[in-house]
Amino acid sequence: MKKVTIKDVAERAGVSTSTVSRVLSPQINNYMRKETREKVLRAIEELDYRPDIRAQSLRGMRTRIIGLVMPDALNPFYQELAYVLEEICYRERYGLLVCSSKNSPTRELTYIDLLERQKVDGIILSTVGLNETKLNSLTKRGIPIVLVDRDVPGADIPVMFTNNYMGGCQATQYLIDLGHKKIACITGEMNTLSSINRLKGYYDTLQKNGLEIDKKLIKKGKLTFKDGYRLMKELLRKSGDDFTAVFCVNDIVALGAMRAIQEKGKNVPSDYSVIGFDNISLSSISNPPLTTIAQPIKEIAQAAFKTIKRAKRQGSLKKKEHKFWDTKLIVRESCRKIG
Amino acid sequence: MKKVTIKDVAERAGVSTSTVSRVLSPQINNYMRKETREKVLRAIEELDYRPDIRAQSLRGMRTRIIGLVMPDALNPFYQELAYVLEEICYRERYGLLVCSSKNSPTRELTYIDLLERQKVDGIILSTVGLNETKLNSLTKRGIPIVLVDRDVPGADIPVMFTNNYMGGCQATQYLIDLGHKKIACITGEMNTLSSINRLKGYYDTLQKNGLEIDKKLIKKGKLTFKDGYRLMKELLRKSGDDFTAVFCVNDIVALGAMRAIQEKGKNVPSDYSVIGFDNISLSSISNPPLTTIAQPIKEIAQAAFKTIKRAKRQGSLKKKEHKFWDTKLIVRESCRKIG
DNA sequence: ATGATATCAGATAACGTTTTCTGATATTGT
DNA sequence: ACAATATCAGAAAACGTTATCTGATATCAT
Repeated sequence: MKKVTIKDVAERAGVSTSTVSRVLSPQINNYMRKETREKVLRAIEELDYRPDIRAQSLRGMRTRIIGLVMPDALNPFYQELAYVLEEICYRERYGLLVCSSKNSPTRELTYIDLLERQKVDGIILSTVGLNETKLNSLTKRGIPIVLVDRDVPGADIPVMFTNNYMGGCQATQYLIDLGHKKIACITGEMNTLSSINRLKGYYDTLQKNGLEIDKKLIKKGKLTFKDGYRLMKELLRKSGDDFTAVFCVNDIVALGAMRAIQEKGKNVPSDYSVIGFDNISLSSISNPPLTTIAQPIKEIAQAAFKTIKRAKRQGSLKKKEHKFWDTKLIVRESCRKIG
Repeated sequence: MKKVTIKDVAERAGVSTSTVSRVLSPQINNYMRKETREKVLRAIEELDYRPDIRAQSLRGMRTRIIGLVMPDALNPFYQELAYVLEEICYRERYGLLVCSSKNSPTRELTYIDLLERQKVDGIILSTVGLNETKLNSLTKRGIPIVLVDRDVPGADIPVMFTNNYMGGCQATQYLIDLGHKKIACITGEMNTLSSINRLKGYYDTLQKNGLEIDKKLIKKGKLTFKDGYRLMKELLRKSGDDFTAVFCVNDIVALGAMRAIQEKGKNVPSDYSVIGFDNISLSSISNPPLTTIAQPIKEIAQAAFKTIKRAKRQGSLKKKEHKFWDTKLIVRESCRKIG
């Protein structure tokens, strides 16, 4: 009924609260009679006592909470990021506070403010609206922040993310190796470095292979199923048989594109090859299963978590810890050899 | 660099910490000279002070965190539950700690333990392994728990969930109204009340309409895309033309079933009508868009949140607060009229 | 002018922990 | 036998807040 505190335990065991506390953190000071320890443990057991993490953290320890701030909780890629992160947190008995900024900078800031006031042990952030100045002033305030997925050049903050350029190259090269000469591309507005770099990989790889870049084959829109569908339809209408493959800058867009192709009565992959990016779980159950570029989500999440823990231990975080992670081609059934 | 506390503000404003605290919670005691308040506000502004929620909550207030414990973070239904809940929390400046038990009772308990120790203001739980005894002993410990989606009869805890029986009836009746006489059903193992009640709705509605129940047309498996696919294949193999419609007990299963039908070279809805349950966002972009039964996720989330807030305010929660919410038929393109 | 009341704001005690300081025993070395 | 050291455990301060208690002024009614 009533909360049981360390005092109750102390009383029951006939010792002071200090002693109980010592039993709870044996790694610090182990000068203790076996007898005493057992008395205390018995009392803890009997009362079913669990230390209050708030109170513990107030006296200088960690809150065992980390915050994840992401642009869009409905985007499968971030859902999977949240999922693997939660798994990591669970293993270490941390809680994960998930916050989606919904692509709103204001909302992002509000959330970061909340996380700060909650004194979370760290924030894993895929930012939509923060520039280097803001970010730097945030880190000064003491809470470790790690950037994932989206880079902010010039910020004095660890960043861990996918080598998007490499992924763009891989996808394009794969299509070229299959014999495709005319390769379209559906990409996002050029407001994130991810999109920019994936597109750059596409450009450079075409050029490296002596293929010309046809601006008409490049469509830009939002990174949604709807826009993938819409833009693919445009491509099909305008440039009809002019291309044989599409590189979609993410999987949902690719799924939308496939739908458009199929609605036209055409087939994937016999008429058009489609390749995506992200390897979201949906892509393995699509029809046909989508060939795509996998991001190393687990590795990124792991690294981010570790960085935060280390920063918390050491009281400060290494500013310049930029980590790139290799992408990986996942071959399924949405691309085929031609020519 | 250093954390700024209420002391710093007090010092800067030339007042005591009590006064600063009073400025922060004006609703409690507003005896204060305008001049003083402004001095304090200025100091707060200048130092960019934000109260530590841990410390606040320690002195008897709320932590402004609520926990969500769900069976499966990869299931779109729970993803959407988490999503709407996060939105509600955001508006009220709460944080949401998301925990997926992964259908493991042990993991569920570990998470609940963590949430308790974090002294969250409440737990919203879709339980996988707790019986009434366990649940009742948990509530005794002081943290408000609200059950959603899955009922545990006999537990002294508020429960808010969907009228699954009604949904099962709606879906079946809709198919019957379209002229279908032989209606198959793909459902889960009978280990959750949701599945049981949806199936019961199916049974009763068939009977009410004078249609016979054919056990061979009822398939049970896991509630996954894969199993929907597998079970539909079985149905198609064994009972070929014996049925014209399928009621799938959730949307992912329905998507799997549609895939199986299409792979057989058959068409949805001309050859087979398919209806799902949940109205996950995926169902609107499937091919064809899936007709389904919508659960009132928003209403459930709202009600759960409110119940927790009220319980926190009043210091205890009304035990017997069972709320059913009506389902709603969402007509899309996966069912057609016959006969 | 005097007492009663309203208005303001500081001192202090909590909240539940950990940690430092300190003192009391027990063990060891000479 | 005595000092030096190792082992144990309590008292008290601290973490950052809020709330209660209290005292000081200012305002009002008589």
